Amino acid sequence: MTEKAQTGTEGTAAKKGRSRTRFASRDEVIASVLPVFRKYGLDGATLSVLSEEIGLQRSSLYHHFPEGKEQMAAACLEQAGAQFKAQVFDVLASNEDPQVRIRKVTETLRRYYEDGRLGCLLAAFALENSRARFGPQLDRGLRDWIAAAAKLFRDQGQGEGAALEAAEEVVSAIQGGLIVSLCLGSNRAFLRAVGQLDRFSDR
Amino acid sequence: MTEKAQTGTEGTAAKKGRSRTRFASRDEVIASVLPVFRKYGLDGATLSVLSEEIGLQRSSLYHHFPEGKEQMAAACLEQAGAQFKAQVFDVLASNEDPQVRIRKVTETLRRYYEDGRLGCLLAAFALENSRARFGPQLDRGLRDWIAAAAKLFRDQGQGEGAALEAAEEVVSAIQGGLIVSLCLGSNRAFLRAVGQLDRFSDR
DNA sequence: CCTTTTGTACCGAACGTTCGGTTCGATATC
DNA sequence: GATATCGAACCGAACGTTCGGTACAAAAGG
Repeated sequence: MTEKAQTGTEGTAAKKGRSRTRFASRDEVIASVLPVFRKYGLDGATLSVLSEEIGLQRSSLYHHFPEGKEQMAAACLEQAGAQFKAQVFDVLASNEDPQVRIRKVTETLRRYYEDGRLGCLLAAFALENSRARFGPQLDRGLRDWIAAAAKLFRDQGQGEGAALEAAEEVVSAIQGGLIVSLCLGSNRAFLRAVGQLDRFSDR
Repeated sequence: MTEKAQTGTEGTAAKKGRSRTRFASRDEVIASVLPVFRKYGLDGATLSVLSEEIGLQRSSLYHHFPEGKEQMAAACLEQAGAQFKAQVFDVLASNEDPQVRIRKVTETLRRYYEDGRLGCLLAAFALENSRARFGPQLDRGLRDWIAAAAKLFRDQGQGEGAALEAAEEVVSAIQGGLIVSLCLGSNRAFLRAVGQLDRFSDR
């Protein structure tokens, strides 16, 4: 007996304040799908969950992603990667004043991770099933991030080795801070981790 | 009720051998199930995966966990919690020489996380579906860990606030180091994070 | 000594449900 | 009149779960 009490159809739409009934571009759909994967992981983000969270029927999802769930996940990885490249990696490795880079990136990260309330796609996809499919992309994204941070630290006078080490450390700290903040329901760990970007400033 | 004797982690059952494993005790089964949850997460660790990984039929799992998968996950959280309490938290907060505590815990963590090749149950369960079910247990485990590390740092002369901050930082670092090490396939980030336990030694 | 019983770990085949995926006509919006 | 979305139906596979039955050791009974 399948009793589906589907009385309120607008209950799902009220998610982020935007009661959008129609997606203008494919990128907008991806942007809606991305946080669902970040929140539930690849296995937890079933088509039903995706459908409910972004307020679109399964059939409509296949209008945007004809190849199904794996294409959705791949598109999210791609978009998140492009977003990070433009707003994080390229900024960290730019020629601006290091303090300005740090300020910009800090702000970007706080916004992207919603002050530690929403996890990282890389971490959500670090589990076996998703790493088996997207391992290379995860590796690539993480390496780019670390390399960009290393450039920043080098520009602040650190040696090659120390800069790379500090870069890997700060990226790790952010990942760990996110997990701790998520589990504890406090943004403290996450904010402190992001603050480690500023470790070499003359305070 | 089942009183947890918890006399160490002896006899970790054959894992990869695909042998006719006959489990002697319930704890042995849990010890075999635990790494599967750590590797695949709650959603990824399907009954089929669990069955294959530990070499036991799905139905046989129900002999040990009549209440099903949720009971398996709960038992793993409980056993991992007890294991950490005995081998990590209680050691960190003991009255031994801090350097000895650090050495012992470092060794335990390296063994438990298999030098960064096997993730943390807390992190694997940080995704929405599992946090919805086991949020309080995750919160508890993380808080106990941080509190124990804070005790160590206080015993090393740090003030109350600084010790707590450093404790949250080192636990975050380990969690993040695990993710980075898993994704990059290198134990470097994990080992460096564990090394942060030794941050206040007078070298 | 041999048989029978009992207890426990485990198996294999199902059960009903949900999964990811597909199709299509109707409806709404630009 | 495109394009986007809906709603409903459908599929085979995988899901978590149940249950009758098997293998084998220790205990009980003759």
